[in-house]
Amino acid sequence: MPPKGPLASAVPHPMKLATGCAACAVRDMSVCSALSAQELERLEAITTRVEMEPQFTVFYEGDAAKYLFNVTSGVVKVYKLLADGRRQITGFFFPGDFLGLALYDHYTYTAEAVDKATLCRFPRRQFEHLLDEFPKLEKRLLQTASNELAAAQDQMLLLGRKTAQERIATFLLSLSDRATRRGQRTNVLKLPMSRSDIGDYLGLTIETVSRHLTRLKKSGAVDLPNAQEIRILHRPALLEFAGLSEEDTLATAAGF
Amino acid sequence: MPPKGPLASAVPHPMKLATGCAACAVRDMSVCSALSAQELERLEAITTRVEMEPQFTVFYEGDAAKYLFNVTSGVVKVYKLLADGRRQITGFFFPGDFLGLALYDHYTYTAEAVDKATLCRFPRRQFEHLLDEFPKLEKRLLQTASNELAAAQDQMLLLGRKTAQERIATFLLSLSDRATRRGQRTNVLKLPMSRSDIGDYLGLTIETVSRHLTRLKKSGAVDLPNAQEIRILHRPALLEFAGLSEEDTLATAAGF
DNA sequence: CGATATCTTGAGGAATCTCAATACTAGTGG
DNA sequence: CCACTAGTATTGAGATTCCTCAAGATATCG
Repeated sequence: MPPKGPLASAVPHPMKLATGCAACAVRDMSVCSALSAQELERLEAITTRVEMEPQFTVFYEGDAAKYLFNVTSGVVKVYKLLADGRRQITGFFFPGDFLGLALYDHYTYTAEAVDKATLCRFPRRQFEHLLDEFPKLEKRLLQTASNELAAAQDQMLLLGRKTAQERIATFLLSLSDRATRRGQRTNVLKLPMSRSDIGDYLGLTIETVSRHLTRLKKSGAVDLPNAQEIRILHRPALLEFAGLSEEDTLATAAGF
Repeated sequence: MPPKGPLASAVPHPMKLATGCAACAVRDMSVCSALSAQELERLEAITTRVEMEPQFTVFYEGDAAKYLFNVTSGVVKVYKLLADGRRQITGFFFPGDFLGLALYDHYTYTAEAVDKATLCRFPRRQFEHLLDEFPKLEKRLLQTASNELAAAQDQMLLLGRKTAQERIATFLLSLSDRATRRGQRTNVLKLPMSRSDIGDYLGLTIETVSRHLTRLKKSGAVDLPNAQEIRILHRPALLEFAGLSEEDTLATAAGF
């Protein structure tokens, strides 16, 4: 739960884009999909690819927001801290996800790599100029903000009104759905984040997370071959634990 | 906590705009401020003013999102329900606030008037055409979405990691700050919403809300002349209960 | 002024948290 | 190759906060 701040440089190992946007695997899922090949070159011209080691900080809450990012590989977590160290993770960002909303002069949260991650880094000023130039990009960003807002509202419902068991089942299902959307297999989940991360995302302690995962395992709904892997054995049961119906998750998966 | 759905027509008492946008009291605080007088006429042409009685529903989660709104008077609450009736209020919308984000084909939450409220109603399709036509308006909407997103993240921190006492003190301070931003006196707060609404916003029961309000009163930080009015007697004490410093609230008040 | 809603207060219970011990995993060096 | 260490996860026991259920007080409205 405490910050345990890795004293990382905010943006380590910057290097010029090796492989171009045209060959980008997550292009279709990212804001970049709003641009034509020609327009994309303009974006590429202001892009730096950065690699982050696990637990390195991308930026700190309160820092001047000089850059915006797109995650291309790995997972990034985003959190806010209270003065005494209590932490709330407000989101996990997967390949294709845009990182840097809300658009303010200073970051309103800290972003940290969960595992080894790669990001496309855009200077904010120049990115905003491109927004003026390419209305399609701005529209796409508004859509992205809409998606994040809807996800935030779902998370408020979870944090304010769901039981621990429901929160954990909901979390696993949402990971599964996001994997599906990225075209990955949906029943074998990799959990790159620690129990502590999961707890801080769901508003629970690590012990409660662990206990309820064990319960899910004992019920037969999932299997836990190791701490970082979850196999969904019986999705209907998991939906039941989450207090959801299949339509609920399909709705979320579609994004509206 | 249960829906207790008032079987109201979704949009009662529509009537053509009586007084124009030019004379609108909340214009400067709303998305409309992005438009010139001339442009504003275009918006006005697609606007209908609607009046809502207390507890009437503006729209339901799942409904086709035909309209977007701007609150011009009163307060509107927005919530999501679980299958068994548990409710999470994700926001209160005050005069000047834009209602209808995130932009989807169907509303992702229900909106309901807390007290007598007036709204400007825009047909969504036509409003989106104006977004294309007036990039300034779209930019302003992105800014609005950013503000909502940042507020949502603050609320996740509150719901996931703050104690009941901190939640309630934080809530009162945020009401106070919003009143300040609307140019109202900041120490005498009108609470148009019920204890049940407050509980469902803060992830608590009405009893817990009541008990902790009483505690705040006994501590001398606030006075409660009646259930719908709060006087902040000692702001530093209230900040202490909220676990915040003055900078925290100023930052929120400024919006970044 | 009575009827109904809402709010407050009280007592007991339940879910989650805290603190502590044990188990597991991965990496290190002998 | 195997102990050793450090970090992480699991399991257990007890404490605490908040919730549930119930009664009483207050406010609202016809």
